[in-house]
Amino acid sequence: MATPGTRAEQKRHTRALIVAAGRNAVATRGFSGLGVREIAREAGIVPTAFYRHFESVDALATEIAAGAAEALGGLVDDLVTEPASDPAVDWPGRASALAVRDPQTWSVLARGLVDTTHADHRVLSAAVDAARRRLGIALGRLETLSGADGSAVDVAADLVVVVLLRLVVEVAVGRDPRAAAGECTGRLRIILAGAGTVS
Amino acid sequence: MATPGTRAEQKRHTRALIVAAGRNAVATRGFSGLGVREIAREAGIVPTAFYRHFESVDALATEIAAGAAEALGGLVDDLVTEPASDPAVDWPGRASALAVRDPQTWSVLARGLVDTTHADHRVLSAAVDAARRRLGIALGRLETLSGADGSAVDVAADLVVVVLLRLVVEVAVGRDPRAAAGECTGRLRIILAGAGTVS
DNA sequence: TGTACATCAGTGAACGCGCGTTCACTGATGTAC
DNA sequence: TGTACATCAGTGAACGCGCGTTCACTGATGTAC
Repeated sequence: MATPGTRAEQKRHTRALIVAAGRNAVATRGFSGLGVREIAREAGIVPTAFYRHFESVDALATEIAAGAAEALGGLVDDLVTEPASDPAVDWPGRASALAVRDPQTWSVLARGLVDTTHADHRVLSAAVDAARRRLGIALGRLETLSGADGSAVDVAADLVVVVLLRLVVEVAVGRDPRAAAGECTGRLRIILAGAGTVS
Repeated sequence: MATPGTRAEQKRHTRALIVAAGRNAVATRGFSGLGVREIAREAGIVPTAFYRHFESVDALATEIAAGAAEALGGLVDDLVTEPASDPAVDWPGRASALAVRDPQTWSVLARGLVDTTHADHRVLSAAVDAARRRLGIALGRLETLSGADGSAVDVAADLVVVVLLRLVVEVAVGRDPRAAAGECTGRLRIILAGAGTVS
């Protein structure tokens, strides 16, 4: 902090400030609210210095979208890798913990998913598709769903992803993480119970 | 059509063209994509003539948002008023029929719900809250949920609204209405079955 | 019915503004000898 | 270690552009007598 660091380190630092400011802007005003002047102000540089780090505003938008897609992948990694004694409780708990740690990213994800005209929409909806498939496999392995119909498990996976995304977005927007996770648990219980009974 | 009509009729007609063009713009590019010049072009008038009908672009945005909120109320009216032998089938059928008839409005609703910074966000999220409450009451009256816990019914109502909104938005964006309604039915079956089993 | 006047939807030029981006520059950091 | 040169992150003026909005206007429609 006190030491200025090498030129390369400084550049990396400024670049990170730009990305953080951009993520913040997208989170609050959407991808169309991404502006060079505001980002530069927040990063402590002059607007034109932005172009020492990115070719254009669109390039920054692409990097921000890729980061959100990657974060979703990481969340799913966390959910399916660590064993869960009760997914309806454990999954919301882990998801809200991640959302508390890095709120901006999940708002970015929400913005990009709904902005179907934005160039980087595809990478985000693809990430959601991947999450759906991976959680579907994880759900199929649950004891409570071992006798369930395969297509019912797929539908349940779809609903689980929707409900978890809503949780992280709500927490990212500032809702109380415990309350939001609790509500999410209630939703997951109904979904998982329903999937187990549908023939 | 052939007859020009009175001046008042002409004005009403032009105004309707403006609102339709505006709805179209919001549906495809969001509220921030609402532009006087584009709307005027689509309505067949010069940009400045827009101000003979609306005080500002924001005033048009407010009217468009109010229309979307009203449409959601109308959809819920339709669902809870007409008796349904099987809501999991009937509700998606009616919802997708409405979405086919007026696609723009539902895309507007989706845009406004996610754009939390937009001034007219509140009226839309309030409309969704109202829909949730009304569908909750309707669900509580179903035979299959007569023995269910009250809070489980509330959670189910919440999920039902999410799932129905997703249906109308997907149909509005151009998905095959039958396929989308079918998927929605699958989701509703799981939700309703789950709500019935949770103690 | 004919004339004189009022209304007002639509026109077209113009405004101030903020946008993304370019360009020649400065001066501290890095490198070669 | 000291000097000469190269690099390049950050600067500040300037660009063309599209935005929302204003204003004085035109000319067809509506109204009063």
